[in-house]
Amino acid sequence: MKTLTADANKTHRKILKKTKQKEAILRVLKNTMSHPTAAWIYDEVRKELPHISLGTVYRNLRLLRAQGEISELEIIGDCRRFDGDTSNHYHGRCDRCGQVVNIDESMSKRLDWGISRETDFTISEYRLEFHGLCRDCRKLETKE
Amino acid sequence: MKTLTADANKTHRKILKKTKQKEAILRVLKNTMSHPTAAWIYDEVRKELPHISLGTVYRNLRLLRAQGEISELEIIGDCRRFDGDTSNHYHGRCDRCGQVVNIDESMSKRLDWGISRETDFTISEYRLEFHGLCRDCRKLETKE
DNA sequence: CTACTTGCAAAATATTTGCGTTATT
DNA sequence: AATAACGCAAATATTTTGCAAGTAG
Repeated sequence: MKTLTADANKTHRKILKKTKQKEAILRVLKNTMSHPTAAWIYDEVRKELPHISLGTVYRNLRLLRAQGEISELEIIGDCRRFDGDTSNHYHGRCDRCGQVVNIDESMSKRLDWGISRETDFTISEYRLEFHGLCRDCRKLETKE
Repeated sequence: MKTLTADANKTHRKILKKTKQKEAILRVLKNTMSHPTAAWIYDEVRKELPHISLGTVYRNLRLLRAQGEISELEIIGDCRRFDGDTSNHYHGRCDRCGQVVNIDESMSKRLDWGISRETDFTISEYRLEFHGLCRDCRKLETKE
C-alpha cells in the first residue's frame, strides 16, 4: 500500500539553507499584527531588499509554513493571509471593514472538547474564527 | 459621517429574478455533501444546462451567498469551497487527503461562549474548523 | 417595457514554476 | 563542489467584468 505523502516526509529531507530573503520575510511577519497578504509582505521586504521577487516570497511563505514557523489564516477573501504568531489564538473578522483582529488567548483555555473521543475524527488542531463587528465599526453601526 | 456599505444595503434593493441557472446551482449545492468548488459546481450544472458559463456560476454563487442561501468555507487551499447547508455546523479537514467532513451538529450545543460580553468584539457568527485525520486516513497512519 | 441575468470573451488577480545564475553549507 | 535558493519571466489557476442579447416580472 502506497502512502506517498508520508514517505516523502520520511525519506531524504531537504537541508534548508538560511538566506537573507527568508530571514527578512520571517522578521516582517513576526513584527506585524496585521495578518498580511503575500503582496503586502513583498512590498514590506522590498524596502530592505529591493531586488527580491514575489516568487521568492511565495516560495518562502510555503517553506516557513511547512516548518510551522508561520501559519496561514482561513479567511474568505481575495487572497491568503499569513500570521507570524503560531500560538493557539483565534481571529475575529469585522463584517464591515474586513479587519482581522486577535481574540484574547485566555479564551483558548476554555476549549477542551474531547471531541476526538466522541467522533471519528482525530483532531490535531482547531481554528476558530468569529465574525462580527470590531469596536470602531460597532460605534458606526449604533450611530446610524 | 458616510457609511457607504450600510447605505447601499438600505437604499433601493435590487429585485432578484428567478432563473433556471440559479435554481440549478442551488439544487446541486443542496444535494451534495462534498463542499465543492465553483469549477465542480460548473461541471455538475452543465450536465443539465450545457451552455451555462462559468461566469454565471460565480455570479450566482455570490448572489446566493449574499442572500444567506449558501455559505462559503474558510478552507486553506487552491480555491474557494461552498456549502449548501447553512446551519451552524463545523468542519473537519483531513491533513492527509484534504477531505472536508462535517462535524456532528450536536457539538454546536456546547458552544456558548458569551465572548461578546467579555471582549470588544460583537459576534454574529463563528466558524470552527478542526484539522486532523479522518477515519480512513487514521487507519493508514497506524498501519505504517 | 424595464432592468436583472446570461453567455462569451477578455481582463484582472493570485499563485506557481522553469531556468539559468547566485549563494550557502 | 553540491545543491538549495534566487530573480526573472512565463505559465497557471481562479475570479471578475464589459457588453450585446435574452428573459423574468
